[in-house]
Formats: sequence, structure tokens, C-alpha cells
Amino acid sequence: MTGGDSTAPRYHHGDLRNALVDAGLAMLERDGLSALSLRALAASVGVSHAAPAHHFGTLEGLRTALATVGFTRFEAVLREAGEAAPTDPLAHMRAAEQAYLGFARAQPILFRLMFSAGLLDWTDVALQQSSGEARRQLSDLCSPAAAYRGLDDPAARLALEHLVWSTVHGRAHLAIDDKLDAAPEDARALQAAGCDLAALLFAPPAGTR
Amino acid sequence: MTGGDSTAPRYHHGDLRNALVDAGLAMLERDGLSALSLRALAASVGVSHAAPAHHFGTLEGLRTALATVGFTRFEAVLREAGEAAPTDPLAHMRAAEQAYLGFARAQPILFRLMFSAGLLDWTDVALQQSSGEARRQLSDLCSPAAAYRGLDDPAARLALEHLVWSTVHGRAHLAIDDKLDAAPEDARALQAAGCDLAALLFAPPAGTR
DNA sequence: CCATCTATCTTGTCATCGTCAAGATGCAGG
DNA sequence: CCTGCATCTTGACGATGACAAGATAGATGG
Repeated sequence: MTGGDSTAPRYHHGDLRNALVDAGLAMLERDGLSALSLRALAASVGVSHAAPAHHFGTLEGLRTALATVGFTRFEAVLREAGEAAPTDPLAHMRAAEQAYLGFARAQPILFRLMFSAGLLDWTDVALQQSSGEARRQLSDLCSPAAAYRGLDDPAARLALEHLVWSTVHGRAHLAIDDKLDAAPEDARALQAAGCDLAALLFAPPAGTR
Repeated sequence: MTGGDSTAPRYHHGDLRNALVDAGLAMLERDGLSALSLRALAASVGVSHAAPAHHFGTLEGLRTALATVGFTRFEAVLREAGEAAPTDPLAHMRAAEQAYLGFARAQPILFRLMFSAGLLDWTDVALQQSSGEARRQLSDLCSPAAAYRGLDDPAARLALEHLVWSTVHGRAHLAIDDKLDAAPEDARALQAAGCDLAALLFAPPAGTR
């Protein structure tokens, strides 16, 4: 009887860390960053109030673990988007931008947490690795644009990455902060107005016909 | 003796709200957002622990008041930058961008707070007004670029504002989060590479010589 | 099979915090 | 003078992060 009940409270949870991470991610999006507490998280998975501290150390450690998972998922989303339109460089970049924005909109609080300097332990190796992979993925996504514009100098390529990243990152932040006044914006008309970074980057250079 | 001592503790502070705001702004940048507490703030100006609640209600109210002051200063910084180079539209936009980045870098925690959806009371009229004025100022700064590109449609102008705002806002966020790998970047070389949004916006259109 | 070791989890405790309620103070207006 | 009211204080309660010490159970080695 008692042996087969998987829901019975056991002294050793067996996979508590993953359970805490999953519950933490859910709690983060549901109740907000300020509601993410070690004790509430412990209660939500049915363990004692000090159990999470054993796995994450402090509250900052918990946030760091959640952000690490976030970066891993983020990298996967970006990679899949990059594999979508490998031939057309413009569609390729637009797909990457949409993936970036989609991730931010789907989990805005996690996204903000991932990019907050003061709330995470950036000396954590796991966080450094997962965020570094996402950064590398983003760098790869800029390669077609760099090739199109004939940028071979590493500094110039870096500058292009910064420009692209800044634009999509800023739009993501403004979007999840409800700062973008208009509706989804008639994409076709706006691209015609040339108010799209991808359009500007892939526009024929001056002096061409 | 006692009558002339302006530092003597008085039951009525006289200008407690402003003192709390000033101390709060200083505490925010010095100790971080998570260290901003009503009690610590009260202690720092030498009043009882519940005094701030009378002026700000809750902790969210305090943050809202600080962000309101932040937006007012932000608007002033942007306005001064816009008045700097009124003739050359490219230099005009570059000056605005530098002002935007400078404000974020000078008070990164306040900047983040100002643009965080969940930490402020966006129903507060003072916050709405000060942030609205900053938004309007930003809109004005985009006017020369819109004129240069011949955008008269309001939707197209809005799209241009969103593009400019996203780019500088994203760069500000990445800068204060220490995500921009390189040094201050040799501006001249990078503009030559065309990796500057202002350069792209003010580049001669395709087909011109 | 049993003893020990160690990671895992619990219980207890403390200082700090946000928030509310009730009271004290002193300025301002009648 | 004195009454009203905004301002500030005192006191209290529940929740939280962090730490210390103990209990538990699976793993390891004899």
C-alpha cells in the first residue's frame, strides 16, 4: 500500500531540485518577481521552508538557476528560428527577431530577470555557460547580414551584432513594458516606409540601382 | 541655542517627502533595488520607520515616486541634448542617443526601475505625466529623421520612433547589464562600416549618387 | 548482512521588512 | 483661545531570508 503511492510525502523527494526549478518558473510568471520567495516555493512543492536553500543557497541562487534554464531555452528558440529560413537572409533575420520577441512576450518576467545585472550571480559558471551559448547563437544569426554588407573586420562584425541585438532587445523590453503604443503594426506598410532595421540593413547600398 | 539649531530633531520635519525622495534616489544607486526599503530609508533621514508610508503609501508607491523624478530628469536631459545641434539632423540624433545612454549609465538602477512594468504603479497620474513628457520629447527628437526620410504618415512616423527608441533603449539596457563586449568602439571606423542606426537612417537612399 | 558516511531534508530561531492601527504633536484657521 | 487636520511616532503582526543543529535514508565499504 504505502510503497506504491507515488504522491505520499517522502523524506527524500528524489528530484527536488528540478521540481523546485519547474515550480519556480511557473511561480515567477504567475505571481511576479517580488513574489518569488524560497518559502513560498518550498510550500508549493510540499517541502520544508529551508529545503530550497540546500540546492540554491540563497534567493539570488534560485534566481540564477531559473535564469540559467531561461537562457538554455532561449538559445534553443533562437537556434530553431535560425534554421527556419536558411536561404533568404532577410527572412532569416526577421525570423530570428520574431523568435526573440516571442520568447520575451511569452515569459516577460523571466526575460527581464535573465537580463538584470543586480539580481543574478554572474560568477555562476552554469549561468555564464548558458548565457554565453545564447550570445553565440545570436552572433551566428547576424552572419548573413555581415556577409551581405561585406563586413570582415571582427570589430565591424561586432558592431553589427550590437546594432541588431540592441534593436531587437530594446523592442522586446519596450514590448513587455507596454511602451509600444500601436497595434501589431501593418508590417508590409511599415517595411515600405523603411522603418525596419532588417530592411535598412539589406537595402541596396547607395549608388546602386 | 536650541531654537537656531536646524539639525535638531523636530517632530515635524518640514520637507520630509523631498528629503525621502533625495535619500531614496541615493540609496537606490548605492545599495541596489532590493536594498531599497521603507525602514532603511526612514532611518537614513532620521525619522520613524512608518513615516515614509504616510507620503508614499506602500513600497511600490515609493518606487513610483522615485521613477517619476527619474522621468522628469530624463526628459530634461533629452531636451537639452536636442537643443544642442539643431541644424545637422545626423548630429542631432547622435546627441540624443548619447544623452539617452549617458542617463542610463549614470543611474542604471533608476533607469531599470523607470522601465519595469511590475514594480511601479502605472495608474499614478504623476508617473504617467512625467513618463509621457519624456515620451513626447523622444518623439520630437525623431522628427528630423522622419522629415529626412519623407515620412508624413503618422503610422510610419510612429514606426520610425519605435525603431529609434528600440535601438537606443536596447543599447542602454545592454550597456548597463554589461553585455556589450567591446570597448567604447572606435566610432569613426564603425560608422564607416555602416553599423550605426543613425548612419543607416541618414544614408542617401538607394539609386542616388 | 551490517556499519558508517554523506547528501538530503526538517525543525527551530533570529533579525528585518511591509503594513496596519492607534496615539502624539504642532501648525493653521476660525 | 481652541478646534481641525496633516504629519509623525509607537506598537504590533505576519512573512521572509538566512543560519544552526538535528533527523533521515540511500550509498559505500567491510
